[in-house]
Formats: sequence, structure tokens, C-alpha cells
Amino acid sequence: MTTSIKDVARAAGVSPATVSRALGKGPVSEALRAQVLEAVRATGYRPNLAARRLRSQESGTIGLVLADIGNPFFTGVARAVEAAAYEAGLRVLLCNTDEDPAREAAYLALMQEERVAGLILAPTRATAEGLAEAPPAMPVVLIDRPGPPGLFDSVLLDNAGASAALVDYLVAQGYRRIAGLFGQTSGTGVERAEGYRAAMARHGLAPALRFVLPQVEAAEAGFAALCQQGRPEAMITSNSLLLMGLLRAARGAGLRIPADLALAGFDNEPWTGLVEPGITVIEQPLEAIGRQAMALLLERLRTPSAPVRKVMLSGRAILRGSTASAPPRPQSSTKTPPPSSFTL
Amino acid sequence: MTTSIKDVARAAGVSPATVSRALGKGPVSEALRAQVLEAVRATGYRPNLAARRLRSQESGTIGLVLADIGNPFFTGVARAVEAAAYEAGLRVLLCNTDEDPAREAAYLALMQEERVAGLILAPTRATAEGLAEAPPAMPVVLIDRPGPPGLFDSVLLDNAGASAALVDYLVAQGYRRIAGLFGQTSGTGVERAEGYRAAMARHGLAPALRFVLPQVEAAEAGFAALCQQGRPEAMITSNSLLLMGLLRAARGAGLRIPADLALAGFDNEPWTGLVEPGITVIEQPLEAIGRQAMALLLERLRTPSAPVRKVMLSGRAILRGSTASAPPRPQSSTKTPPPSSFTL
DNA sequence: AAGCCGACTGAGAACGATTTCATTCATGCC
DNA sequence: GGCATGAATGAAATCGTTCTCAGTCGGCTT
Repeated sequence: MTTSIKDVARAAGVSPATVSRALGKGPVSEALRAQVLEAVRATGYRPNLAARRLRSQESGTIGLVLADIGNPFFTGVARAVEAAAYEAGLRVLLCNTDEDPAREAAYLALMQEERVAGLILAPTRATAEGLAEAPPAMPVVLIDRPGPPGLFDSVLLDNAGASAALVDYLVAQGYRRIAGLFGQTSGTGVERAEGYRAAMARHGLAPALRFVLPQVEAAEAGFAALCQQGRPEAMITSNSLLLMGLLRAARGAGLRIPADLALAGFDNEPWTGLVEPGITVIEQPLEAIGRQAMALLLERLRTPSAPVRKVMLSGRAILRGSTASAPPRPQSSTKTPPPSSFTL
Repeated sequence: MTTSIKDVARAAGVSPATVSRALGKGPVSEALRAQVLEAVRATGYRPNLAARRLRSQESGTIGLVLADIGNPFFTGVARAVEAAAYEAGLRVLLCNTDEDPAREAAYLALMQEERVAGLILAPTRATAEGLAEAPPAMPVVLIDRPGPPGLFDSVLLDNAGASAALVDYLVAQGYRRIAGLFGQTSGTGVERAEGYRAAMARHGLAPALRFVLPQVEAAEAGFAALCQQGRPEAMITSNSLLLMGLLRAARGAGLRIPADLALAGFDNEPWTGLVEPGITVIEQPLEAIGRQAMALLLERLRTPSAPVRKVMLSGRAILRGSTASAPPRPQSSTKTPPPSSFTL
């Protein structure tokens, strides 16, 4: 039996309504407010959020549904979202779907039942497509992955632009036979593959790409497949797990990087700078993505009828030794250049 | 205006009570149940969890309060806890305190207000100490970090044993001047430091240790401090962030590993196996920790008066090149041995 | 001085579900 | 055939809070 507002009221010698006002914002005389606060302390009263939410019809909570909590990209975004939500006086309900559309659907239903004020969502491709037909009952902001065009606010990386920039850079470094390995569960993988394809075409080069599950093992298999018809000079990939798989596979095959194979990918995870040589990656602005998503959601809550907005953020290319020298040109500069970066 | 159970009742031509029973477990004729389900589908009804919780006085939720969601150790444990909770029909409310006692206190209060059934908690030292005087109103299981002895169920790594094993191994490898760098915010760091100190004493070696904040930068500073009076031959550390900082600092100082400095630490993160040479670490059984914690909590909920239990799990030492050869003995085996492991 | 206004307070309804209690109805038993 | 039994259903209370409404009281205007 927990203590309720009535117990506090009795202890303070006032009505429950006064207790509620003293703790909330209603007008209460200073004397009574002090009495109430004292009674709260004495009884150890904690308001019941379920009752509060039921009565006031607002949860003070937003949902954050992510595909993979183990991925530093998402934990970084989650941090930023939580910080921004906290500043706005909102709580965050965090859910992890592990890229499973079924769990995703279950969590979306749960969010509905929790009556969250809004949702920030990184959908799998399957869910993203279904979103058009059965839109959730609350405002939704998509992050990281595209949804049905024009229906939801979203904040995305310029994925096509980023992978095109990687291709451009590799070409400028002298690489020609550039293969691509992309994740198949997310729209992000598709967009990055498109950027890769377009850039290769622009340079008059033949694309060689493959879609796989975003797992280390799948990447090792993908590596073998991409090497089937002659080994590429360079590989780019859309995902840090795949990048890790490629690195493992390349090392397993006894390849030197970048002499035998150049590597580049997405997400500036700690290990990409710690291995030798460092891996060239596109760094995503995690903090900005999270805060921007929260900002969009807050404005949508304020003015539900505002036009749908799509915010595109640029990544930053972090150039490291894995893309240093090109094999065809007989430059013997095996020395890896100092790490540098440019904004896309 | 969302649809409530009354709307469904009206649509199905029954009473709200019958709808509740049809969706829950009460006795309802098959005919009516079908009617109700059809009405639910037609109206798009989703039960209001706030109302349900208020009435039934149970949240069906447990709290999981972690120190650092960016740390793969905690995300791994969180995954396991969530999976186990899901199997038990419970939801998980995940909170990230970032090692900040103030936020920790705020979240504990929140858990109280959410009326969670129980709590799994990785407390900072500050909170762990306060726990004895002001225990939460619900069952608590501590993980990863010790609390006031004998008060709470807990599942911990054998921290002292693990770091003693690291020292023993380093000594066996021929190292003598072994320094230690430990995190100061968690009880874990303290326990691991104790194990280090005891093992050093057992070998008749002089300890050299330092406590710092669990941050990469702090570790780099700590490295300098430990090198103040002559560089050690080996360093061990209690935390993967600190490990990363030590590696950075050692590289920055131009030291070869392990020839100039051997390194070992905790948590088998991907990068520890990807850098050259690989880093020797103690791997913690994340899955087992999470599931064991959940199991303890469930049993505690079932029988609140059962005696307090403390489960100690052992880690697994993963031996890599960073602790390969010892400098004093003139063995010139620079070749790193193949990675192996042993259970503590 | 009467009336009015504003600030404060309490009584009670309401939020949406579950659950107790009472009612109905069919069935089985003697 | 009458009565007890039990299952299925509905009416209404209830969970703990907020919020509307009405009422009190002191001070201020005319």
C-alpha cells in the first residue's frame, strides 16, 4: 500500500486538490504550500504517474525506436535525443528492434498504448514501406532512414552524396576498380548504394556491388563474392559492421591495406582510428541528428499542420591510411599521409 | 479523442466489462469474444496502459538504470535483460545516468513514480553508498558494481580475481614492474584495484596504481603520471575507455607494444582484437550477467522474503599479443603467439 | 456602506481501464 | 418439479490524480 495524495492531504490538513496545486502550478498561499511540502516529506509521497497521465491525458513522453542499440551510431543519436528531450521536459521511451520488422510493429503498437506524444523512428525498409498505409496515430520523425516521401518529417544524412564523395576521393587517389558492399535491411544502404552507382557512372567506371545483411559474417561472405571475378582495388561499404567484416576478411586473405586493397566506409567508430592503417570513413553528426530530430518533433507537436520537413545533414570525410596510395600510378609513396578531413 | 473501451463495447453491443474480459482472461462465450475482437478491429482500439496500470496497480515493467549506454558492456547486458524480461512478459524502462549521481537519483525517483515492479541497477559509488540509508521501495538487483553488503541481490564479476589473474599472467610472462590505472567512479574499479594490489603483494612486487575518471583523456593523463618515476614494463586497467586512452598515450609516446610496454584490461570489445598487436583482456559474460540479474529479480518478486543472494560470475581471459614477451628475460621471441584464452 | 472583484480553497466529477458484486439463465440433482 | 449450482454477463465501484465549479473571505470601488 503506497501513500497517495489523500494521505498527504490528511497529513497537511488540506484537501487533495490543494496538494495537487501545491505540487503543480495552481495558486496556493505560501503558508499552505510549505505545509504541503512538509507533509510530502514526512509521508515520503511520490506521485503516481499512471494516475497523472490518465487524468491529464498526456504522457510527457516520446518514443525512440531504434534498429540496433549496439551500434554506436544509434547510441550516439539516442544520447542526443535524450538530452534534448530532457531539456524540453519530456521523457524518452527507448526501444530496440534489432532490425526485426515484427518487433518493430510490436513496439509501434506499444507506443500507441503508452500514448506517447510523438515518435522518433529509424525504420527498417519493411516498416518504412508499411508506414504509408498504416500511419501511427502520433507525430513521427524519421531518422537515418528514409520513409515514404513527403509523409513524415525526417532528418537524414546526405547518403548518396556521402558515398559519391567516397568514390570521388578514391578515384582521385588513383583507384579504378572500386567495389561496394551495402546493408540490405535499411533504406540507408540503398541510398548509399545509389550514390555509389551514380558516382561510378559519372567516372565512367563499372560498378560492382552487393547487398547483404548488416552482420560481420555476412560481410566476410560478401567479400568473397566481390572478389569472385578478379579482386577490386578498393571497397567501400555502408555500415561499420560490414566495414569490420571486410577488414577481417582482407586480413584473413593476407592482403595489405591499402597496397592490395583500399577500404572506406561509414561511421567514425573508435576502432577505425586505432587499427593500422586507420580506415577512411564518413563521420555522421550524431549529436546534430538527434537534436534536429527532437527539434522537428517539438515543432510538429506545437503546429501539427505545418508542412512536412526533410532535413539533410552532411557528413565529414575522415581520411586515413586505408585509402592512401593508388596501385596503378607508380607513385612509391608508401608513407601514409597524416589524417585529415573535409566536410562534404 | 482516442477510442476507449466504451466505444468498443458500444460497437460490439456488450458492456465494457465484457470487452475487458474478452481481451483479458475472464470467462466469455466464444460468440461474444469474436464480436468483441471484430469491434476492436473495426474501431482500431488500443488499450490505455495508464488506465490499466492505475486500476490493476501493477506496471508490468522493470527499470534498468545503467551508468553508460555508450559502453558496449552495458549495451550487451541491456540486451540480455530485455530479452529475459520479454520472455517473462515484462517491459524494460531503460535509463542512462552517464555516471552522474544526480541523474541517478532523479531516475530512481522516477522509477518509484512509474511504480516499476523492480529495478536492475549499476550504481555509481556515490549512489551505492546512499542505497543503505534510503533503499528504494521496490526490489533491487545490483549488477556489475557492489553495493552495501548483504542488503541487495547482486550479480558481479569476480573483479578481484580477474585482475589478480591478469597480474599473475603478466608475472608468468616475465613482467615485474606492472602499473595499474583504475576508474574512480565505480565500485568495480575499486575491486579490480584491490585484486591488483593483492596479487602484486603476493608476488612480492611493489604496486603503482592510480585512480582516474573513466575517460580517454583522463587515461592519457594517468599514463603520464604512472610514467613519472620510470616507465613500467606493463600496465593493466579496469575499463575499456581507459584501455583505449593508454593505447593512444603509448603510441603517442612512440612505445612499441609489447616490447616497450605490455597492456591488458577489461572487456573484449571489437577493437581490442583488431589493433596490432591485439590487446589481452578479460571478457565478461554479458549475456549471463543480464539473464542472471533478471532471474534474481523474478525470484525476488515471487518470494520477497528470500535471503539475499550474491552471484559471482567468472570472466574469461583472452590472451593476445599485447602481453606476449617479457623484456627482462632475454627471450627474443618477438613473434606474437596465436590468441588463446582461459577461464578464470 | 453595499457591492464587487480577485485570490484562495474544497467538493466532486472525470480520465479509462479492471474487478467485485449482483443478476440472469440454463442445467443437474434428488 | 423444485431447488441448488455454476457460468456468463452487466452495473457500478475503484485506482490516484487533475480540473472544473462553486463557495468563502478580505479588500477595494463608488
